[in-house]
Amino acid sequence: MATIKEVAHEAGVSVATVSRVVNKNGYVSEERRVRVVEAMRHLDYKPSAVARSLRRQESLTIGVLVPGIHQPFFAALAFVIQKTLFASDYRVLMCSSEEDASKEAAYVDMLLHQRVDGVIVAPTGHGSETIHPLLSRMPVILVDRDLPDLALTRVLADNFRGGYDAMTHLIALGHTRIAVIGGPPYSRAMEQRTDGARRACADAGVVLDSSMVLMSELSEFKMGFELALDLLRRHPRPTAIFALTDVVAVGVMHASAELKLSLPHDLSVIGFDDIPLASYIIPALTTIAQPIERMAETAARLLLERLKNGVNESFETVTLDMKLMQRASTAAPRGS
Amino acid sequence: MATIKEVAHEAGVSVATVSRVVNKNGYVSEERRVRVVEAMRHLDYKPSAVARSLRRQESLTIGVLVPGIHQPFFAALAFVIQKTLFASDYRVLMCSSEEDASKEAAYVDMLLHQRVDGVIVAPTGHGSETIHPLLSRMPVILVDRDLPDLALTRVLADNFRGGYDAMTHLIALGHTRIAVIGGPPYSRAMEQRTDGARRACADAGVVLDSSMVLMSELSEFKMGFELALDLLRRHPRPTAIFALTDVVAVGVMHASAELKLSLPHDLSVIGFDDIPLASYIIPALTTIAQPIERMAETAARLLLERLKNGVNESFETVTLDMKLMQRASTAAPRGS
DNA sequence: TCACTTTGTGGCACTGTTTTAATGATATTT
DNA sequence: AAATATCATTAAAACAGTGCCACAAAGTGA
Repeated sequence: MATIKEVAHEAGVSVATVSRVVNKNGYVSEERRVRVVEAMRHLDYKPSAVARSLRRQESLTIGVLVPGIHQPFFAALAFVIQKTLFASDYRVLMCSSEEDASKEAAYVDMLLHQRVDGVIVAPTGHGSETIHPLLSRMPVILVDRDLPDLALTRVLADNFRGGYDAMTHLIALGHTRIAVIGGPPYSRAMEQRTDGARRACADAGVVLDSSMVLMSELSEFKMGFELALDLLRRHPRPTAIFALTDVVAVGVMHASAELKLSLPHDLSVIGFDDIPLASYIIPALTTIAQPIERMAETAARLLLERLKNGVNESFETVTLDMKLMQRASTAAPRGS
Repeated sequence: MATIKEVAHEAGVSVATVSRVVNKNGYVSEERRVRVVEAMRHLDYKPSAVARSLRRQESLTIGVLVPGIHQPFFAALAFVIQKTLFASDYRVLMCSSEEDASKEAAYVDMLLHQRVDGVIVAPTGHGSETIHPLLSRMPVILVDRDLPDLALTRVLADNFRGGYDAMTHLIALGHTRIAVIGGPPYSRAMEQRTDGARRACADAGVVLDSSMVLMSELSEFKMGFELALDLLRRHPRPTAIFALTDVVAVGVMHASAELKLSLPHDLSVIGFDDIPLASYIIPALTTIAQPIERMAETAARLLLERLKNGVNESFETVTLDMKLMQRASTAAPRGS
């Protein structure tokens, strides 16, 4: 591939002049500028981002580290982040740790080697040591899952409130035998949703038996299916299930179909996230909508600000609101 | 961040020796090796991938360009590619063109600037000019959607056969008023599935009216929903719909629920891809399974081979088989 | 002992770009 | 006319590594 030197030679100028033309800074006469542009076109010159990164000591690359890119929530989040950063001329190295702390650590190490300019991380939640090496070297924005012991800027959803609202919705419909399932358990987001649900029960005087709160290692269809099957075979069975993610909720719906239960009359299901599928599955899933786009854009914007203004010592926490999306998967329990 | 020079100074050796230790090549006495390793640990040294890339003239980065990363099929494909390449020490720059040829071209340009070592591309299908600039400069592997006019290595699924099998399945159940919907129309994969379906009809003596073949610009829930609504309001309405992707099939299922049709008795639906959701949605979706993992791994492996052996002029085409997954969304038409 | 190989180490050129300092030319002010 | 800006350009020094070459010491075989 053509280098700046070849372009300079072709145009009969110095490399410095070509550099100035490429970067549109400094002084260069119109006549030479045209000659250079012509030479670049002729040689099909593309400036090397790697040489530029080395010289400028910035890679215009940022790392995005999520616990599972095939989870619709993180897929959507990561995609919007990528899109927002790309619009500001940043590349993204996408890393999915698969809920595995050692993979997370391996990706952090890789990002350090790559000399990324910053990182947006939704951590697994297995402790904060894995992402610690990043903090002293570059701006880091935390999203979705909190790690309370870290000093950095966060963008979080109000998970406690979301959990509270979900449970309150079920209670208001008349449910009293309610189960909560989801995971992974070390996710602070899941924990807060569960805490919110517990508080809602306490406030309403409803008993939330601890045998009705089940956590799975992953948030997948299969987990929701298996946990729900277990719950729905009990006597008496719960009349409502709060699934901590929409994906788990879909698994629950599958389990209830397997047992020939009809939704929402035999069982109410409420999810969490509001992924696109939620409004297309049948019955349409009542869920707590996370502001995924706003979370992603906010995280990207905060990172860009830090990159522009240099590392600032004042950290902030942005907390975004959730919204109940009432659809067809929840109703009053049969016989009430 | 510490440089190799600082490490060399700390260990009291030359940078060449440090380099040899880092890359485990050349001769280094055990005594010095230990001193160097100790200095690296002490200074928390991470070799700069960017400096190394510049000097070695290879970035260990490869571009993955898909038409839509939020489509479950491409998400799964891209993820397995990334995973496979990461295991061979390659980083991935993930690019989603959103079915937009100009974005595709912009990403290609970006990948050229980044000096990626190779690209795996599932093109939009809007002509081959956009990816043409890559061909002369690096190995490129094409997946999923063919561009027949290009000389390169391809990994394709047997879409014609898949379409043929899907339609044959519906015909064997006794359906004669069958519709085909999906998209985007410029995707050669979709075209081939449709052609396969047409051939199956011809072979079986079933008439596939062209008014029953509807293409949408995107493959999303919404498109399936809207097209199906249109079809199902006709008189007489089709008794079966072949959705060219599972995502579209979910939209079809939503539309049939909207019209209070019961699946599979009032309407049979068959999809294509076999995304994880297909077996969890209710009724479980009969579909043509694409070997997503094998496609991804094959593409990654072929690229790695080309990177290792230098650019070979002999291109190959790998075609993978599909498999009918018979589930609960298809049955004989009512009254037959 | 000589010729040759193996082992161990440092020096330096090189990768493609940006940027600083230096220099010259031209225009503007004293 | 001299001093001073302003404009235009180039040479050269980074940036952080790699890898070739030279050289030295030590080992090997005849």
